[in-house]
Amino acid sequence: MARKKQYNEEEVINKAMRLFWKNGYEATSVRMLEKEMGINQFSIYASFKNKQGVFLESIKNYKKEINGIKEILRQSNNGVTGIKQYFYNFLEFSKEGTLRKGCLVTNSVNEIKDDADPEVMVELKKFANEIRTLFVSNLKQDDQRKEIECKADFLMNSLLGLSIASKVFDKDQLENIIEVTFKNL
Amino acid sequence: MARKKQYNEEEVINKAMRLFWKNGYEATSVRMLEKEMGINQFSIYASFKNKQGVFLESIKNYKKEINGIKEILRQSNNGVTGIKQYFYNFLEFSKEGTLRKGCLVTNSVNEIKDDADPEVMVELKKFANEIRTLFVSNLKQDDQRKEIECKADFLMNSLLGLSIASKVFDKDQLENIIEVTFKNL
DNA sequence: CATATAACTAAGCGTTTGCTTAGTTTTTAT
DNA sequence: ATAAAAACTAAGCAAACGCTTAGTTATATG
Repeated sequence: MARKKQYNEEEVINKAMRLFWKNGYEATSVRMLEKEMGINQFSIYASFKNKQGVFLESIKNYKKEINGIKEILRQSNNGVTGIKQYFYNFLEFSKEGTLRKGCLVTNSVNEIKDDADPEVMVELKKFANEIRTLFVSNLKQDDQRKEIECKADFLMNSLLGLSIASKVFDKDQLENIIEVTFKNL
Repeated sequence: MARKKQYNEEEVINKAMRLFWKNGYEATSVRMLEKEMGINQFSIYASFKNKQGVFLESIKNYKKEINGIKEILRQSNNGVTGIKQYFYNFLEFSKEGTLRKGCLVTNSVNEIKDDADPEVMVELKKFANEIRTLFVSNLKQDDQRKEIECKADFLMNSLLGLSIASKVFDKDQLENIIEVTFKNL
């Protein structure tokens, strides 16, 4: 009864996601999205309601992309070693050629203000919690004491730091950071 | 021969700095600066050339503010303990009431893109380096081995993480993070 | 007191922002 | 074939952006 969409929503969202990842939310304009996604503004708003909607779907898409290394962590049963591997995997994951873009979720948490779409905030916090839960679960493989929660917070902090550090420090420094982080854990 | 400025440049820059600290660079408009600084746009441009100029001076002003706790670190001679104290001091410093704003410099590094004013970039990197140097100097008080540089990078990473974590985690978690960070250092 | 000059006010410049709307094209069901 | 509906194009909306300019007010010096 009607015309077919001439684009695949997941495909164009993936392109939007990469743009948000590189530039942040505010610095990515709808005109830039239009160009990168290869569709007209009308189609953007028809498919995703507004810019926040594109961003929300971008975060969901990011989660799908990072799910690969997350799954490796989930299936690991070697405790802290598995977490350490996740750190290295994240560094690789966050690279685009020589450019390091950090973590889209972390970057967004850092940028977003109080007036942000609550749906976006929920999605961001949910992601951070999922990673933390995996940390706790892996830590339990080595250690039964209650300081596990502290260690999980410590590791989350290291990972947040790494997201920024990876934009500024060089490869050797980043590896040193990971090594020292896990030396006495 | 001419009229006197009716505002103190350092005073109005301090107000601008607090706005940038809270909102980030992009999300702070010149109209907002105008209102917060209490002076007309003309005066802003006359005194600081452009928005980047206001930002540059804001960073310098931030450095002056943080110099208090930086000086405590410089004058400490108790090695890692002094660094740990700096972490706690930073948390207190970055608080405005109940709101935690992170570190203006870290936030900016995270936000700024490649097209940023090089003068600003220089100022940001210089600050990070100064802190790192103090870390190295304090680490030497405990430890003469060459792994000091690794530890300094590790501590910088923890501090970067803390800048973001302080916006998301609660007080107990933040203290746990600091304690675990320094437990085996 | 007069004048030169810097500091002020307020209006507005051109551009970009997120988003909408009017009109056209394509597709499917009758 | 025709009509209905969704997907498209392109133009344009009001508001906000960084920044400038024309005109007025205040003040230190001759």
